[in-house]
Amino acid sequence: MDKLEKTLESRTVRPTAMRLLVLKFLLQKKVAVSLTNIEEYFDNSERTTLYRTLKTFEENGIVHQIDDGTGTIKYAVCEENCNCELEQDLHLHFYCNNCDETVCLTEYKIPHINLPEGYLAENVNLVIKGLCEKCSGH
Amino acid sequence: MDKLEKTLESRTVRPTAMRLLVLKFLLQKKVAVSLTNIEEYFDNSERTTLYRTLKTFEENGIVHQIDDGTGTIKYAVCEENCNCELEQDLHLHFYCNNCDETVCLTEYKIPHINLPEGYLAENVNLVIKGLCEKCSGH
DNA sequence: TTTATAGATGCAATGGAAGTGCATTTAGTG
DNA sequence: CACTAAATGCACTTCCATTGCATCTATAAA
Repeated sequence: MDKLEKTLESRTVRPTAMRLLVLKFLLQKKVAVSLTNIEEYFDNSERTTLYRTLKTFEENGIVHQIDDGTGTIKYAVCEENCNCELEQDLHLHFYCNNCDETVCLTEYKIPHINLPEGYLAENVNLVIKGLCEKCSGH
Repeated sequence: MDKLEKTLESRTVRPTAMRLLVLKFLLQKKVAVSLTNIEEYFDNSERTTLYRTLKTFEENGIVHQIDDGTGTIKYAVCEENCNCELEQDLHLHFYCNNCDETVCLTEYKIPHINLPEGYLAENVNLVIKGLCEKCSGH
C-alpha cells in the first residue's frame, strides 16, 4: 500500500483512499479498463469521482487513455518508461473481438510511417482487432 | 446524376432522392464525414434517414466507416478497388488536430505488424493525428 | 487547538451520438 | 388499380462523457 502512495505522491497527486483503490485496481488488471469497468468493480461508487480520478491520473502521467475503436475510452497504467506524454513512441493496442478486452502490447512498437508531403504527425494510434491468445485457441 | 444512380443500382441499392444527394455529397467531399456533418449540410433532414442511408451504403460496399479516435464515426466513399469488406485493405487515416478533418490516405498502406504468439489479427486500424497539408503551413 | 482554504467528493443535470420500434408514406410489381 | 415491400419520419431510449455547484475533508497557518 505504501508503494501505491509513493507512486501518487511522486506525481504530486494526493493519495486519497479512493485514488489508492483505483490505482491498485488498475495495476492488478492486465488489460485496459473503461470508466464503467471501474464503476462496476467498486459497486456503489461515484462515477464522477472515478471520472475525475482518472483524469487526474492522466494529467499526471500515471495512466494513459486508449482508444480501441469500441467507442468507449479505456485506461491503462503507464509503464516505467512510458512516454505517452510525448505523443510519440506509442506501442500498439490489441482488442479482442471475442472477450472484449483491450491489451497494451508495450513490446510492440508502431513502425515508422511515411506521410505525404506537408503532413505533420503528432500522434499515432494503432489498434489491431482480432482474437487474443486466450480466445484464439492456440 | 445518372452516374450516381448507376453506382447505387450496381450495388442493389434503390436510388432514392435522398440517397442520391447523400452519395453526391460524400463524393464531392474529399474528407471523411460524420453523420452530424451530413445532417447539418442537409439542413432539416431526418437524422434517422441519414443514419440508415449510411448503414445501407456501408452494408453494400459503397462507403466504409472510419474510426479516427474522435469518438464519432466518420464515413468515406469506397475507392474503386476498396476491399474494406475484407477487413484487410488497410490504408491509413489522418486526422488533423487543427481543422478537425479526417482523410483517407489510400495510397499509404499499413505495414505488416508482428503480433505475439497466439494473437490473431482480423482488422487493423491506424490513425495518425497531426497537421494536414493545409494547416501545417508547408 | 482552532480556523482558513484548497482540494476532493457527491449529486444532479446536460449534451452528443448511436440505435430502435412503430406508424406512415412511397415506389415498384403484378 | 391494388398489393407489397422498402423507405422515411417521429418519438423514444440508452450509453457515455462532461460540467456546475454544494458539501465535505484534510492540510497548513494562526
